[in-house]
Amino acid sequence: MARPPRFDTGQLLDAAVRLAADGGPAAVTMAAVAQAVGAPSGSVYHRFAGRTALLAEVWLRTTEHFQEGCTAALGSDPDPVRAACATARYVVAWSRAHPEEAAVLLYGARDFGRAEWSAEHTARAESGNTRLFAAVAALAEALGATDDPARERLTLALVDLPMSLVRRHVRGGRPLPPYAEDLTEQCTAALLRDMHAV
Amino acid sequence: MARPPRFDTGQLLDAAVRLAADGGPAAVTMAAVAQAVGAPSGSVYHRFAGRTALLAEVWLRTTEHFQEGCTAALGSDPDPVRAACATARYVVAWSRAHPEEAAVLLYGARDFGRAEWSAEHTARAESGNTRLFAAVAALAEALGATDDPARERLTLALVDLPMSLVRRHVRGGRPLPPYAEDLTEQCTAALLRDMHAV
DNA sequence: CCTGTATTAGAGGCCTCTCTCTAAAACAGT
DNA sequence: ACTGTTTTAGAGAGAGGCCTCTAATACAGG
Repeated sequence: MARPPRFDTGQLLDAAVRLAADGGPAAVTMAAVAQAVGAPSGSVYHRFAGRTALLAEVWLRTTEHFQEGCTAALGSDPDPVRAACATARYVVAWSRAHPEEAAVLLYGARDFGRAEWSAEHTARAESGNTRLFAAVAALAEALGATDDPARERLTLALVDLPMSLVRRHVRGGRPLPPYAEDLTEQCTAALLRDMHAV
Repeated sequence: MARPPRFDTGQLLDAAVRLAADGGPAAVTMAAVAQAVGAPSGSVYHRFAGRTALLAEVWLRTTEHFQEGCTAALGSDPDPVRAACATARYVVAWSRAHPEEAAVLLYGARDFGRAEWSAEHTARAESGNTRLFAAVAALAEALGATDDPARERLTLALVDLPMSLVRRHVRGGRPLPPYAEDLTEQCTAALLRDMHAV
C-alpha cells in the first residue's frame, strides 16, 4: 500500500549513536546522520521532527536499553549484597558489549538538549528514571540504608563507580580490560561491607 | 605606551567557563563570550587565535588550577592512607569552592576540541597529566599497589569516586550536600582498607 | 603636542547547519 | 492498469557562527 522505506528509524539512530560516540553530541547533526547512512536530509526529517527530537531519541533509546537490564539485575537475587554486586557487574558488562552506547551514556541528558525536549520525551525520561530509582530504593531499604548519605553511598557503589571505570577507558578510546568486571565487583563489595560498620 | 586593555584574558576565560558550565562546551562560541563581557568579537580574536585556542585555554586553565592543589594533597602526608583521604576530600572541597570550573572538569579534553589543538596546547595538557600521574604512582607504590587492577582501584578511590559524587549533584544543578566531604573520605578509606585483603 | 603601539570597534564574507517545500518514485490492494 | 499512500530525493531559504579586515581610539614617552 506504500513505498517501502530504505532507511528506518533504528538505522538512523544507530548512525547517530556512532556519531555521538566519537564526536560528542555536537557531532550529531541532521546532515551528518543523513550522510552516514547515504540518505538525503529530507529522509531524516521524515523520521524525526527536528534535531531536538533526534537527540532526545538517541538519549532515550540508549538509556532505556541500559536501564532494562539494570532494573532486572537489581532484583535478580534475594540477597541484597549479591544483587548489588550483580548490578555493578552488569554495568561494566553492558558497556563492554555496547561501547558506542556506553559512550553516549557518559554524557548527560542535558548535553542532548533536554531543555528543549517535548513534554512526551521528558515524560519518557522521567518514567525510566523513577522506575530505576524505585528499584534502587528497594535495595537500599533491604540494606538498611535509611539516611541520605547511606543512600548516596549505595548509588555510588552500584552505578557511579562502575561508570567511572568505564569512563576512564572509553574516553581514552581503549577497550575495557579483562579484569574490569572483577575489579568493579570487589570495589562495590568493599563499599557495601563497610557501610554498616560506620 | 599603548592603549590600556578593557577586556583581559582572564575575564574572557571566566565568561567562557561560565558559559561552558551551564550549556556545555557547545555553548562556548566566540560571539557568546564577547556578548557575555560586552565586548565586540574582534576583542576576543585579539586574545585568542580562534575558537580552538579559546576552548583549549578554558580546559587547560581549569585542569591546571585543579591539579595544582591535587598534587599538593597527594604528597601532603607521609602516611599514604591519610594522603589518599586528604586528596579525596580535596576533590570535593575544590568542586564546592569552584562549582563552575567543576562543571567544566566533568567533561573531557575531547569535548573541548582536543583533536584540533596546537602542539603547544597538547604539550601543556600532557605535562600536567604526567605530573599528576607521577604523584599517584608514588602513592601507589607506598600502598603496595603494584599490578594494573590495584593501581586502577587506587585511581578510582582517589579521583573518580569523588568526581562521581560531584557529578551527581552538579549535573542536577544543585549544590553539594554538607556531608559530601565526609562521605567521600569514608568511601575512599573503605576502598583502600580492603585493597590488601584481596 | 606629537608619535608609536596596543587595543577596541564593528562591518562583512564565507561556511555550515536547520528546516521547508515540491516533485518523483515505489509499492499494495482493487 | 489505476489509485492512494508512504517514502525518497534534493534544491533552496534563512539563521547563526567563525574569522578577517579596516578604521578609530586611548594611552606612554619624548
